[in-house]
Parts: sequence; C-alpha cells; structure tokens
Amino acid sequence: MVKIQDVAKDSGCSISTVSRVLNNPDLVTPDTRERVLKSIEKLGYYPNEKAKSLSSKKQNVSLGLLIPDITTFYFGELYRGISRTAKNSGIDLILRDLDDEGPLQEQILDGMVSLKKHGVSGIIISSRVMTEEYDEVLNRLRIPIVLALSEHKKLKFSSFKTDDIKASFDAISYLVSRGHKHIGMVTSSPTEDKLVGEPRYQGFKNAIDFYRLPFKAKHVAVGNNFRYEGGYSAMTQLLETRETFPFSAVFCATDEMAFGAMRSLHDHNLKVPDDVSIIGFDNLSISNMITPKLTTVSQSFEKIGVESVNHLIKILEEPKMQMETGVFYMPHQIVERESVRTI
Amino acid sequence: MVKIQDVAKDSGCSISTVSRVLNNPDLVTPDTRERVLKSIEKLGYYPNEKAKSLSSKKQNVSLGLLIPDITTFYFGELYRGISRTAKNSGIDLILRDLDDEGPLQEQILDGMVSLKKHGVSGIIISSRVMTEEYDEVLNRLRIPIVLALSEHKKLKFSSFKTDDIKASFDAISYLVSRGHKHIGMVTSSPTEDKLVGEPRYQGFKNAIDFYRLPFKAKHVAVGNNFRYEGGYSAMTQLLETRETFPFSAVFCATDEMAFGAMRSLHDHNLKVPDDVSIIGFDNLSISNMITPKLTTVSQSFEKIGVESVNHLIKILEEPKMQMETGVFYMPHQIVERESVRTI
DNA sequence: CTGAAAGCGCTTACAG
DNA sequence: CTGAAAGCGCTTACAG
Repeated sequence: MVKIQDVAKDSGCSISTVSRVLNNPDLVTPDTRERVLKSIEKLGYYPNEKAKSLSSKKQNVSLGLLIPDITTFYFGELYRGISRTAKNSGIDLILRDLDDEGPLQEQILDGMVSLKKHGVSGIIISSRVMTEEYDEVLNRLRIPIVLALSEHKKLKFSSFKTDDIKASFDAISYLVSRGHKHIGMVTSSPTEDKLVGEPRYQGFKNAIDFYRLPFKAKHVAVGNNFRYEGGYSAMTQLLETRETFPFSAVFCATDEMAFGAMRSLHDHNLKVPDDVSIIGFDNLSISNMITPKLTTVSQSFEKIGVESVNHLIKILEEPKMQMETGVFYMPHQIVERESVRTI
Repeated sequence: MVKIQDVAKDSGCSISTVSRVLNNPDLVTPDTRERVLKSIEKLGYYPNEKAKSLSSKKQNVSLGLLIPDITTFYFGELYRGISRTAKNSGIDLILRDLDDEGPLQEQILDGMVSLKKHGVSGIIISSRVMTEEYDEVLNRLRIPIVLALSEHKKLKFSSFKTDDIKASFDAISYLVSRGHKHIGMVTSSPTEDKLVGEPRYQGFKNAIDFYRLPFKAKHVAVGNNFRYEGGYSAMTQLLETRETFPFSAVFCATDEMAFGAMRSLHDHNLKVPDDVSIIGFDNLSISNMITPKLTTVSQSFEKIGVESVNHLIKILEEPKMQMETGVFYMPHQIVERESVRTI
C-alpha cells in the first residue's frame, strides 16, 4: 500500500501539502501541486478512506441497508431507488443481506451491529425483519432507522410502504367494476403475517363487505407461503370449493402467488381470464412478460427506496428535532393487462 | 459516539484493558473483565471498525463486488453464492452497482477506485463490464481481480463462467435428439457482443454444422438487446421467414429473450411447443413458473459466485505465487421442461 | 494481569 | 504557501 508519506517523500514536500492538493488544491502553489499530482500518478496512490474518515471532522456519511432475501424479485427496484438517492447525496451505502441458512434472529442482530460498527449514520431495514423482539438492541444502537416495505407495531420508526389495505380494496373494486361478483382470494397467513397477509386480507374483506358480495371463510384459500408454491396449492384448494362457490375472479396476495395460481388453473384445464380472472399484487417486472400478462396492483418499489433515504437524510440533518415517526404510504396503482376479463 | 476511552473511564481501567477484554479476554482477570463488560453494556459501546482496522496488524479482509445492473434476474443467485462464501470466511463484502443513468465507463472507474480506497483486498467484477479499456486503471489499482460471468480478452484475470459455446451446442444437440431438424435462433449482437452474443451464436452454428442441418443467415434473428423486447422483435422477424424456413424449434440466447419470443408466437397464434419448440439459456427461477415451463440451459450462478470468491481468497493467501490465470468453466445443464416437444 | 506509549494513515488548526 | 504537531479511536509490543 502506498501511503501519503510515500507521496510526500517522492514529491519532496510534507504530508500536509499532499493532503491539501487532494482536499484543498487552491491552498497550494500550482507548481508544487503539479509535482505532487505527478507523484501520486506515478506511485499509484489512493488515499485510505478509513484513515480519512477517522481523522476528518466532516465524517462522510454512510447508510446501511438490511434486507432479508436478496433473491426477492422486487429487490432490484428497491435497491436502485436507495442506491441512486444515496449516490446523489454523496452517501455511501453498505448492504447486509440475511441468509436463509442459519438462525434468522441472530443474523439480524449481527447485521445491525455490524452496520453500527462500520459507522453508518442510519439504517434502512427492508421488509419482514422488524418485530418488537429487536426493540432493545435497536435502542442500544442509538441510530436512526427507517423501515422500507415494513412497519413497526409501536410506530417507533418511520416506514415507507404501500397502503396494503387500501390497495387490496382497490383491487377488488377493479374486479367489481369489471362485473365480478364471486371473488375468491389466494394468500398465506391472513391472520399471522402482520406485514402482508393480514392487511391484504383485510382490504379484500373490507371490499367484499362494502360491495355486499357473498362471503364464506372457504373463499379465502391459504398456502404455506407467499411464493409460487403457496399460490399453486391455495388455488388448488379453492378449486375444490367451486361447485358451491362459482368464483369468476381471484385476488392473489402477491404476483408470485398469482403465477402459481395460474398454473393450478392451467393444470385443471381452466383458462385465464376466460374461465377465471386473476389479479395480483406487486407488479414485478416479469408480470408483464408472461401470457396472459398479469393485471396487478403496482407497488412503487423504487419510490419507496428513494423516500426512505430522503427521510433518513432529513433525520440526520436535524438530529435534535425529534422527527415525527409515522407510516408514509407510497402510491399504488392498478395496472390493467390481460388476466382479468369483463363479464 | 461512545468510545473506548469512555468505557475505560466508566470501568476504572485503561483503554488497553478494555481492548483486551474485547480481543483477548483470557489476558484479563475475570473480575475486571466483568466490570468492563458491564460498562460496555451500560454505555452501549460498539468498537469503531475503521479505527480498528487502521491500527490492527491483522487487517480484516474485505472484498469488492462490482456489478452492472442490480435488477438483472439472476443477480440474486450470483450474489448469494458470493455473500455466503465471503461470510463463511469472515470476509466483508462491499457492493458497488452501476446505474444505467450516467456514463458507464466513468461509473466503472469510480466504482473500482472507490473500492480500492475502501481498502478491499480484491475485486470481483461481474459480467459485461470488462473490456481492455480499463487495463491501465486496473494495473494501477494493483489489486487482484476475478471475473464472474465475464472474460478478459488477454486472459489477464481469471474468470468463472459457463462454457457458452459448449452449452449452446448442447442445447441444439438436445433439440436434435428430440427430432428437430429446422432450428432457428433468436439472439442479439451475434458478432459484436463478445460476452454472450458471439459464443452462444458460435455454439449454435457449430452444432448446425456438426449435425449437417440446413443453415442460412436469416435463420438467426437478431433483436436489439438480450431482454424481452429483443426476443419479441427477433422472433417476429424469424416468423417472416417461415414460408421458406419451416422451423420447428428455436434456441433463444437468454431466458428473458425466450419470454419475448414466446409472446411473439402467441401473438401470431402459434402454440409452444405444439407449433414451435423453444429452448432458453440461463434457467432463471421464473422460468419454472411460467406456462409452458421453459426448457433451458441452466447456468450455475451461485456456484460461479462461490468459486470466484474462493479463487480470490486463494490469490490473497499466496500473493507471491503468481497464480495462473484462466477461464474456469462452471457446469451447465439442460433442464427439460415443457417448451420443447418431441417430433 | 495491567498501563503508558507508540503507531496505523490521514486531517487540520497553528505557526511561520 | 508550507510544515510540524496534535488528534481521530483503536491495537499491541514493552515494561512493570
């Protein structure tokens, strides 16, 4: 590693001067500046960021991002919003992902502590990671936290997400507007999963009640997870009720569940949307690449990322002023494509 | 920020001792150890990693990962392999992604320099980022580099990837084994893109020649990119040749192109695989969720990530021993599903 | 077993 | 305009 001392020696000046040509070139004679620059080039010198941020008053800000599963389909969009915004503000981003191997809880703690040790000024925590169990650690960390796609029961942290209840309600409204009266739902953990299962079921139920549509418990089919497999098995269950519940449309709690649900329909020789209409939730980029193109509720993943960072920056800028925490809903939107037909 | 000095004061001992209970607990009396630990807990002290790695002899190793586009569908798998392997070796991973906004070349340089400044001991560069233009900078960086899913013309760096030529050949062999004789290709830049376009076309052409299948230039349809749109437009072009070229199967250079190609077929009232068989390349997780499930060439993304890190670690462990650079091919595999029929 | 001191690679007042 | 010196928060021989 070539260091500032080497450059100083090579260019025949002090390290103070080398430091200046790097950080305050104006304070240095063009002549010596040239010499130093030449040495830097010649030696291939790169200032050590760690030493820099240790010694410098104006510590360069960095942000941590903690995510549960890097292979999540929408992760890229969320990340892009976060990364772009951070970059534009000259903020370093440090990513910590959780591995599905190994104990979840321990990994979350490790991740947050690691971020703290690396000196991040704030942390963005994404989705299904936040529960009250971590309150104590989070308090000890003494570091601003913002939740993306997530929520904290006691509202201790601000969060940026979609209004799942409203969005689900809107999905059903859309189906109703297309003439559907018998509407089922394919989901997972409608009562246990506070983050997605519960609110999306709630929105569905609200709409069913609001439009005075027929409802029985069995109209909501529950898979083991919010993935393809969960959607497949839930739809398969729903299909068994079809004699008494002639549904014409199904609201799926996630796009990926919708893919599984569509496959189950296909395996039962049912056509989408001719026999059964499907509406999803997420608007994954892939949802526009399948046939039929999936009609779905679009979440503003990138915007959620952008706003999370902006909010964090605001908190950092005014540390004294106790920011009001709250849930900030980012806009959602029904994207009409091909999987819902008009009756 | 509470620092070691604060803990020392609170527990009534020197900072040396505090440092010891953190790094060499055995060297400290259980009694004082307790006191220090209590203070640490009470004050919420977290050692400053930057100061630590600055002062410590045994600098903790960190690796940089440079990727062109975080939204790439297979990124998650590649990342998981890298992250998991690094984590298991106690190595820190620093991610730098490129944004499609802004000049590519500049971003690449910035990314590598930034990584260097952060003191990474090695860099993994992923896919379509490497060209000879960067040779000079890379030399100046004086840092080991490994290429994942990529290749360097002059073989200056080791790379881990799929044997695209062989894998493409195998794809065609598979089609031939299913009775197909008229086989087209949907791709992009078969001559300009050295990374994907050229080798996959080469493998296709090799197989066509090997099996003495009919070939004309127009059998290879070229889209603007390797994405859905590129696949759609290429297939649309290919369809125009159908009167004189009654192809029964098409090899798509990427799975995403295959999605586009399948859509084009659908829009022309052609069924997959009844009218036209399709084989893709990548084996994205989504390829198993669409109907028909895509038959494709599986790349070992995760393994490529794992091996890249292992190789880098080996280089770091034996810095003197000039490692032989080379291209290491990770296994590929034909995954039979539903998009190819037997004639 | 514990503490004082030097040092990691920088930045930044403070003199000159 | 430039350099010597102190300091950032740690670790680690070196004494005791």
